[in-house]
Amino acid sequence: MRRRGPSIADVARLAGVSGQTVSRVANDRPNVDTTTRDRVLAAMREVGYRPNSAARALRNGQFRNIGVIVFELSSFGNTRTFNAVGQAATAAGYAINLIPLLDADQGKVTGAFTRLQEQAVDGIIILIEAHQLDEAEIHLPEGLPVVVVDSSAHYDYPIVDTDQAQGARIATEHLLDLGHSTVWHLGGPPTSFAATRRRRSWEETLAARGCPVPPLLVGDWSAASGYAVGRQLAADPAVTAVFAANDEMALGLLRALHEEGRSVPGDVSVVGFDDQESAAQFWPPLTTVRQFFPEVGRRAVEALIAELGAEEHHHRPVSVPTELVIRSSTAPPRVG
Amino acid sequence: MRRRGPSIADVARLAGVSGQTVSRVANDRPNVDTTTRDRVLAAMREVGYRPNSAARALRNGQFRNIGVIVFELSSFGNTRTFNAVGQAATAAGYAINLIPLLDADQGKVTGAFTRLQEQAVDGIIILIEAHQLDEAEIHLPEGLPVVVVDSSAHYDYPIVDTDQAQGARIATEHLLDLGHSTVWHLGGPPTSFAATRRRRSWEETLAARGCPVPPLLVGDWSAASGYAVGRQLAADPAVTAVFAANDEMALGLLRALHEEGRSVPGDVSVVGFDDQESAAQFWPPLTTVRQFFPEVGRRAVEALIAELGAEEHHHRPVSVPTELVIRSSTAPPRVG
DNA sequence: CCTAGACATGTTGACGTTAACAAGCTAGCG
DNA sequence: CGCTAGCTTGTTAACGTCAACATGTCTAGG
Repeated sequence: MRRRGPSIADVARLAGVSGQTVSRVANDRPNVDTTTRDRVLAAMREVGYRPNSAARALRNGQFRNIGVIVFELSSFGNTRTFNAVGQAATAAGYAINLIPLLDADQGKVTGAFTRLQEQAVDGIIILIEAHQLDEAEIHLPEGLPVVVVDSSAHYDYPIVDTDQAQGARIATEHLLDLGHSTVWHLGGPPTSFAATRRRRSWEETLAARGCPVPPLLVGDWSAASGYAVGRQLAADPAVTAVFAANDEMALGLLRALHEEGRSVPGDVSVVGFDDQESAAQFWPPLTTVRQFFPEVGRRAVEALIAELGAEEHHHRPVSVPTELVIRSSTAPPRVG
Repeated sequence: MRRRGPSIADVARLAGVSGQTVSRVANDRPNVDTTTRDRVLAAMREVGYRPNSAARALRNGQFRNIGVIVFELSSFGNTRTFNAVGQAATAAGYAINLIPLLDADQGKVTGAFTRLQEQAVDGIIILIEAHQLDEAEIHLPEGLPVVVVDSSAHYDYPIVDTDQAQGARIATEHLLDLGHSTVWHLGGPPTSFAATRRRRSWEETLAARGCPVPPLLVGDWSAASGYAVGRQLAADPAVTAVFAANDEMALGLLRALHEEGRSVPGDVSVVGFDDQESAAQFWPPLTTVRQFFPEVGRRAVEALIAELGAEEHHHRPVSVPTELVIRSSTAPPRVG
């Protein structure tokens, strides 16, 4: 069994001062004599004092703790955002509490649910598609500040997200500008708002340019699904330009095209979305839409802390723009 | 400012019972009359009661909280392990506290340090190369149970890790068994114990088979570094088999070989390490060593909880074996 | 020499929860 | 009818910290 660690009282006894003085030293307050401070510091070191954050949280009514709800950390975007949130929170003096939603077979709800039912966090950042919360039958406690990192506009929480629409637009326009007569789209799962946003923006961009809108192709974000769809696409010589909704699917697509002997970008141009580190090392190096995850994470934490501090808010959605990174997987269509 | 939520006292007042009875209901204790229980439950619902975990932690001297120290979540392995630890901890009723080590320019030490200086976690799982803790000048508080997920044997904490040596051995042997006269190695950074383990095992395996040991090639885990090294390798016709210390570097290596017109696996066979999801979609699909991250995470949490419970331990390192996944990037060498 | 004010230090109580103990009630049994 | 056993419910105190207030000490200025 764990024994309790030394408390303020132990330090106070050793240093021959009151607990309050120890508290003042621990919190770096002024109004403590230098000699006393040194004595207390020495005593702290001797007994190995560490403030008990539970007592602090109880006293202050704040946990300095942000809960992050996430389905799983497998996907690139989630991971990057989570990491960024962690960095930003730490820099702001908050700790991160991971609230993973377990798989159905492990009792989907329980984990996050029990955790949320307790007061242990000051606020929550939701990194999953918000509507999945409903499916999982998770009710967020009222009065707990929440920020959603997802472009769903259906929730009246503050929202921070990459500008999906702008990203899909510049990807599509890049291909059209190269001279392709239209652009095919390998979309993400329809349950994802990000995927839906990208798809809709792709459609709108084509429509605005007066280009025909080819049938939508659907994957599930995985490279394997990109490959599966790619096998079909590769057989169709009419396809000269594809915009994949993420880099992973683009990777599978590239493989399928290689297998079918279709050259990239000679026969087919491919654009991805994310700009994951390795996209520059795909074969050929992938032209893609770069997301600025650290910025998204930073803004999300910022928004939550703002929410924590004040009484009333008119929260305006924060949209972080993307940037097109042109590499070697796109080129003008072969003539004729 | 955040107002404090309703407490046991509020519920008790509304239900017309004592606080203790509310506590009993909240903790699902027996010895509460059904009628009373229902009344309390109703009152809880009405006021929106959520137990205050800080008060609980203070009372019980336990946080049900595991701190995870991690450098950054960018690398595939770290992420997967972190995710697995999160799932396992949640299943065991523990929450995860992320303790990111910030970059040098943000004040490397501070974040994790202050967090660790507070009692807020019952134990710690270290996901970084343990020796980096020294570099960051982080001192783990004494008496705090620690589990290290890293094969460094230099620390007397319980250790859980993938069996790096076995993984590197089966990778090397696979290539030799195909008939290659020797195997080149694209290693990870020398600061990494995992990289060192893999390298040493590669050397030993070659030596055991009486094969010459080619000069070591060094990358930094990134696909870009794999590409850089690959450019040199590709120029050397003597190279017919390469074992890369992770899949990312293998990806860069593949690109370099494609660029030089060396066919894979015709001219050069390549094996990776990790089996990240997309490895099956590389071009060509990558033969690689699969790590079982969920298992590693599960065992790490298990080890930590054991550590938490008992007084004294003789901790034996836990080694999780790997598995070779044969795909299309390896073949016998061209004859002649 | 006296007093106001600045500063150092101490005392008290409350944050919300629950273990330990105490008290009250009912049922069963000789 | 009296006594005990078993159950429900209540009271008290303590976990560690720190704001608020109280007290004590020293210095400067009239």
